[in-house]
Amino acid sequence: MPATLKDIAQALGLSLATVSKALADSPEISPETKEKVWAMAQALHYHPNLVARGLRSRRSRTIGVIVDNVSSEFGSLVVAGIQDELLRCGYQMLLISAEKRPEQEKAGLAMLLERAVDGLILADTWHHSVETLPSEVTERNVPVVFVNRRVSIVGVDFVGPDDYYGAYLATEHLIGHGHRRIAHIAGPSGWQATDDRIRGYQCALKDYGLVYDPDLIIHGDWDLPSGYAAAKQLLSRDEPPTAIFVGNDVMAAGVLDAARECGLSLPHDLAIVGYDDREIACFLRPALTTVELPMYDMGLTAAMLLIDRLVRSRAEPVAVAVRGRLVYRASCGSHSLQDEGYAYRRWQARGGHTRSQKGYSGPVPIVEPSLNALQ
Amino acid sequence: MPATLKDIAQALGLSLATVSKALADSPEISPETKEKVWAMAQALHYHPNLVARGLRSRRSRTIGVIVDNVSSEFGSLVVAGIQDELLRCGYQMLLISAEKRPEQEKAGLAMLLERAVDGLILADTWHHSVETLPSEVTERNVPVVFVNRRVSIVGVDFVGPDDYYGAYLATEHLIGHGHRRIAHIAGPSGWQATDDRIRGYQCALKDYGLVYDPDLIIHGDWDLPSGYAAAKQLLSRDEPPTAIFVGNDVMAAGVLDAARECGLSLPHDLAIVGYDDREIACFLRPALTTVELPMYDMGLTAAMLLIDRLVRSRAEPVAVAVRGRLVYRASCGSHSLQDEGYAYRRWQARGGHTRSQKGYSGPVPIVEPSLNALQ
DNA sequence: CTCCTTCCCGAAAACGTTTAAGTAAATATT
DNA sequence: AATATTTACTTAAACGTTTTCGGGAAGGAG
Repeated sequence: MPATLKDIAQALGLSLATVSKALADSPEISPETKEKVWAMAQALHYHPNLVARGLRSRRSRTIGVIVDNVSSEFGSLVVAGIQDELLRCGYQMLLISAEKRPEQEKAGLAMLLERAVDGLILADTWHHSVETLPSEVTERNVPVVFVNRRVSIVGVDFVGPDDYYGAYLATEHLIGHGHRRIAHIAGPSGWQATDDRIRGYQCALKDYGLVYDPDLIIHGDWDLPSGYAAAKQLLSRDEPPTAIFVGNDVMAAGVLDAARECGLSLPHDLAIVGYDDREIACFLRPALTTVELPMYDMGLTAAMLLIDRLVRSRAEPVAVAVRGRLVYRASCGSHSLQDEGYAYRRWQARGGHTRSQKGYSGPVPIVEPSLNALQ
Repeated sequence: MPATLKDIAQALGLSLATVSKALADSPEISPETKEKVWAMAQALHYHPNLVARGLRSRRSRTIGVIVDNVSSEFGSLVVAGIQDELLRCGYQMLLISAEKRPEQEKAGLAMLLERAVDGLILADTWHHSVETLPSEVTERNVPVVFVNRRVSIVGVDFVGPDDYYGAYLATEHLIGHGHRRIAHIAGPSGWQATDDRIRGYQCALKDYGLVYDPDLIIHGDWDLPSGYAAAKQLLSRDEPPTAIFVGNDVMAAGVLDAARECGLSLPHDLAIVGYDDREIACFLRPALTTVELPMYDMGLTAAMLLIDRLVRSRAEPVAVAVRGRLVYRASCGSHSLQDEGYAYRRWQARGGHTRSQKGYSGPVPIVEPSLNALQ
């Protein structure tokens, strides 16, 4: 049985309240008494019981996190970002992986509330009801931050990627390499990411005076075979593109398969830029130039927003778009090929995925963050 | 403010104790009263305050998990396995990612204990003191399970992979394809995994009557360039191997680079088996036949062992070795190449990584689990 | 009619903490 | 010198449960 306040109080002949206040460094306790209490706490290896403290103070300093899938590259990175920021601020994380099951999502939410979490981060989830939060969470008024899934619930914060910006970067990069006929293999329609990336692509074309040919956009389903099929179709045309901006890295892998099958030499005959900066991008040959989807930073930002609400009790909701950078590898031709085998080592050296604390400095309400920044 | 037991009691004119016992379905409450209490609890949206319950009952039904790195493929899979089993048993998970920082590991452990976790799972971590657990955890006697990092602490459970078995599987598979000269690119010496995989490789050679040539083992450092260099060396010999069992998938990617550079046609000129079944194995060309490192199952098993201790208060420690299976892809030649682009889709279809509840049925003390099973 | 069970239920303590309110002595103010 | 304020501490209530103990009522046995 670990030491409690009572043990310290008895050992020193003081009252419980005095010890409690001394440990909290309250001004109404004399310096000498504080010293004695601190010394005794040290001697008895006292550690506060956060359960009891949470019961009394009604603040548990734990945050509930529901993520769609911890074991995915995206989910785990969001979690890593959240945890780093929470730990820095003395909070801890109760984690639930919903595994795309709405009922587990709902049950998990209830369990987190029963554990009296101070706040909630819902990452890439919340499939069952987009319109409303359960009454339990609203009436307890625990703050909520949504990550990567825009919802139309009033009063909650949102953190998402700036896909518009990222797609602009990718397309601009291809244009800068002299390409004039650039195709885009997009995600399935109906996705925010698909739309934003198409818009960024179109905007870059326009800004550099290239004509936008709707036939150069083909929709895939984010999966490898769809990228393969789309590339096959593009490359079999009379006037095939010289470059393809692919909506994600997995489809880009399919594009590489198709290009290889067509006997094309990459990146000379065809330049490719992916999206996401998945780990696989370093292992494809040629290694894939791609736009980073800043999942770690998004998690970090979500935690910052939540703690901002908790400690500064900010009221007005904000929406933040986090930007990823373009990661240069061999699939665009700008890099020398000789050291591309070392791409993974470099990827790891910079901490695997980004660990920089960029993209967010204080909560600023942004409605359409990418537009004003780009134009 | 959410409803409490007192609210229910007042609404029904009952005492607090009666309501508490009714909700716990205690036999000393009449069925009629129980019905009324349950109905009222439903009506008032009552949810128990687990913080208060934890304070009183001294059991929080939360498990502390410290993992080396959540954002790695391994770490996130362990976490997923742990969370699935914990959730099934009504437990929740406080997660800390130590990021290879011993001080964060130590601080995190202290924080978890302050939160009165019922048990601890230490996955791939515990770098600072292998010999002893801190006195706080022993004197509170919270059970501990170590995952993937064997420690010489008495009385704690251990879950690890059966690398000996996996390496045997891989080598046996190459032998079955007719290869007689099989090299092994091992991990750095000093690793348990390196030794076990070498021993499995040697054992398979012996069982099938092949001579073991020490020159055919080259040590790498788990990283891509080291696999590349090792393969270059092996392939430049007078009598190069016709197959290589590579100690992990990342080095195997380097082997593929080297083979491509030597103008070899895979898998005809050189067959390759990797280890880990990382996601990248599906994206390499040819897609990599590899042995699964069952991280998800290891996490699942760790949680099972912990809960077994908690609810059945098992005393004697056990060590469990979990086996992964051999995943057949193209790099060994047994598969038709035409559909290898769909490997990722199949990989996802079976749930990404393994989600089967295999490898463990009740805690059985195993000292050297692979030996007796294989022989 | 009394005694003893059995069945339900209530009173109260306990878990470890925080905090509002109270108190006695010391010091400052008029 | 009387009063007001400050200082440093204590008492006690509260947070929402669980659980031990006790007690009243009903019913059966003697």
